[in-house]
Amino acid sequence: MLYTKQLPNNHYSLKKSIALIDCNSFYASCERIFNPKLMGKPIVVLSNNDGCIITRSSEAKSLGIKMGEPYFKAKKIIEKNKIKVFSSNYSLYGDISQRVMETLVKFSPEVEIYSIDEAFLSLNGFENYELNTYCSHIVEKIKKWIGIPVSIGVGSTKTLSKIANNLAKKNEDYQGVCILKEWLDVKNGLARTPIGDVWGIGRRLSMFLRSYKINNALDFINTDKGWIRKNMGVVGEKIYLELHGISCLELDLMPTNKKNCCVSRSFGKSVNKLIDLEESVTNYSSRAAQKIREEGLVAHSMNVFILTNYFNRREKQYSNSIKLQLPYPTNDSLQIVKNALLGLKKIYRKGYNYKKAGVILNELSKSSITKGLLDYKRDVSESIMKSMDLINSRYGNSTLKIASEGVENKWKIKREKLTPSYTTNFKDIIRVKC
DNA sequence: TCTGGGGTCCTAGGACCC
DNA sequence: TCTGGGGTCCTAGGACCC
Repeated sequence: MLYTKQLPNNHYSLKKSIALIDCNSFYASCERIFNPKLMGKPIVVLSNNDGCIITRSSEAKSLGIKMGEPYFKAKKIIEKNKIKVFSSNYSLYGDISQRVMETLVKFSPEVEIYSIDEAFLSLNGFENYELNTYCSHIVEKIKKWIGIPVSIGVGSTKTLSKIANNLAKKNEDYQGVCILKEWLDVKNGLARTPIGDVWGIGRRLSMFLRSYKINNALDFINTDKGWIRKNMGVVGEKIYLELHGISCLELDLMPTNKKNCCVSRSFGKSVNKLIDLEESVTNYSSRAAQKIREEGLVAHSMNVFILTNYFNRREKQYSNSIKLQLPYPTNDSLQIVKNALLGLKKIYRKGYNYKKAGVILNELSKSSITKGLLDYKRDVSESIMKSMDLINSRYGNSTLKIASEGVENKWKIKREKLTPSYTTNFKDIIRVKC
């Protein structure tokens, strides 16, 4: 047994209060808002191509549906238990997410939007007994105003608030709010948290730690810090300190610019012709260009990649990617598509069935307006892109697209169980009503 | 038959320089 | 002929997250 010197409890700083608000089974809850009959019923939401299960309502969880399981493998249990199945509808979820985040700002000026369904809030200045009341109030209001159930965990560091949130979710006694601020509560909470549930400790690290009999978060903080540093690097050390109440991860209130932007998809069915790959790569790269334009960024370089279906052992496999330096930093769809297609031609090999392709825009930076004499062309491209974005936002995406995207699109993803985008797409609503 | 997508951070190792 | 070692930068790949 390796071991172990415990840090003195008194350096556990209980002063700060960080709350983690996490929407319960977010995608499933979004589907329920517009179909109240689904309340209390088991639901799952599928990934692109209706491939894997990426959200389960609590009812579906208790029926034994696993996270990330391929849909076709779970089909039997799903049919047997009449579980409702939905294709993912990101425009709906994105819109609901925005409403939740806008609401959270009313409760604290310091909000870090961490993901589509999670946010950290700074709740400093509250006495411990007030925290519970205030958090319950937030839970109630989000449910009432938006229709989304949330859980809240509070701790003095981000990692502890994650632990608290997990406990709030798993144990109904908490009624959605768990505060871990007293050292005794923290210790209890850590003892009840399996090591693999600690934020930052994934499959590999938890296997490694369990092999040393470090089975829960309390075992972890009672382990020698030097050993953790040696075996888990700075990442492990940060987790260790955070669990001791020493903050290493500050609230990120000013979101920094993205460093890269990736658009990639698996195809509905595999394709082997260059022309089909060209269509999909055109589509993905113009979407990526559009995404960075929305954020006022330009890319300096990009990657294109293609791969065959590695699950299919009987077919020969091939994958490759290529890095392309763009002639100048740009977010112009035409430029980016042109380079992507050049790259694709170089890595394409005949005779394979391709399952997925993608592009990554790299070295993103703010598009600065430094114009010289040679920039006339860039001005023109900028105004074309502006018009294109305007038309597409007004009349729906892909109203205007680049010719090499094609129209037939054999590779298009499968979404057979899609609900309408109630909040964002007017055309869909009309279609439903008719 | 059917197995997601978009990110971040860290590290090891290679290339290169002096 | 003998054939060093430290620093920096870059990249690919691993691990993790939601």
